[in-house]
Amino acid sequence: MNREKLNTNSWIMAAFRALTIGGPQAIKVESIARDLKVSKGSFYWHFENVGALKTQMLQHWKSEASESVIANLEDDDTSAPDKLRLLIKFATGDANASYGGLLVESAIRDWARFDASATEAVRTVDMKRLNYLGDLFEQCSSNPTMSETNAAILYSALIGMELLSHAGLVDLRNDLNCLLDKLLSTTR
Amino acid sequence: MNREKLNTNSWIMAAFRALTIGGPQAIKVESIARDLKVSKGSFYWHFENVGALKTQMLQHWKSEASESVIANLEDDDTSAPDKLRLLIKFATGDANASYGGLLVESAIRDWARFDASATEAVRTVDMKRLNYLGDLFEQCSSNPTMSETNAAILYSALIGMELLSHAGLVDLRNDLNCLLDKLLSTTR
DNA sequence: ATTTGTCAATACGGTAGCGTACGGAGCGTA
DNA sequence: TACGCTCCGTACGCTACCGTATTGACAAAT
Repeated sequence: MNREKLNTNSWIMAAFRALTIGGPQAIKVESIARDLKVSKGSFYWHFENVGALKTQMLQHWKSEASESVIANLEDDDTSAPDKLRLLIKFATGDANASYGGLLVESAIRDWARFDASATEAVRTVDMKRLNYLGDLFEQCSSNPTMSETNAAILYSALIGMELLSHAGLVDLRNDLNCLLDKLLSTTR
Repeated sequence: MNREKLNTNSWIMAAFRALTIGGPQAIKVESIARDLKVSKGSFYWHFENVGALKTQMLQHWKSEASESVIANLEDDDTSAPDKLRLLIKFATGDANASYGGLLVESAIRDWARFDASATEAVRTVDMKRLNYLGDLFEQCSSNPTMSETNAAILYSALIGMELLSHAGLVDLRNDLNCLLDKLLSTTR
């Protein structure tokens, strides 16, 4: 018998699973409890209510998504264009990691469409990434006025392509690299 | 007293309103009935069930979204690059039209994330648009191998920017036009 | 061994939503 | 008038979900 006790994190992980599979409206106590093979009596011991769970999920993702940006900032010995290449490789790579992947990414963006707190979380993460991308483009270019625009273009294309790639309508990695070529060639 | 009787279309319109405001899970019989100041007895006269309503909504949007593409194909006296400019102007313009605007657009894309029939509808529309964009780029370029990629880039950026523009993180029209400049300049 | 704290099961009331059954109003037509 | 058709109101049963209350199992500490 699997008599391992659960903790708060177990519920958060299971909630992310439900989110990626069934969308925001799939974050339901009794549904997740069934998935964990546990009754909801457990849930209300670890959480005040569903809102508390959602809040912790967003905090969790926010710090996670922010750290992954900083992680790429660490290696200072690579050039700015190479960092951009690496970012694309990273963003298009492990699309189904635990909850750092693009699946959770787009699920949370869905969630943010009609939820204020999720909107705030996504906005925070997006701003950090756009600023970081802008910095990288600024290092690549002699025309710094375009760096913000370039960051917006690349990041928007990434988000849009992620949606379209599910239907097989775009070649995520190839098209993104083509775009980066064009962005870098017109700013040097 | 407003004793005008409703028809099927009244319900579909109200359902689109609910969709854009509250998301896919807001398409509920009793909720829409309250909005129409009518009981749900009316609904089950016009529709078999909720699934039938959703099906008709998607059919409705599919033909609508397809026609709007063809509408721009009509004026043959404008050049291909100008058509692309016009498309951007059109796509970034009336963002809150009845149900042809970007609000319904992104709401349905949200819907498609976790609903198979909506996924199919979005995919159909996206394919038509990508093909049309690809044709236009092909007419602009002497390098037709890049036209599909360019179409994917522009369309993806449009979708992504539409999401980011809600948070005020991008300048939708300006950034899109900058992107189009870069795409056209690197292919001529 | 008893107590205490941690985590989970069960049972309950309350609400919201779906779909059905049936009745009724309004209107045109024989 | 009487009838039938169209459209809507009301009441009902059913299910899913939330949150609460209470009890119980188990382990660690005393």
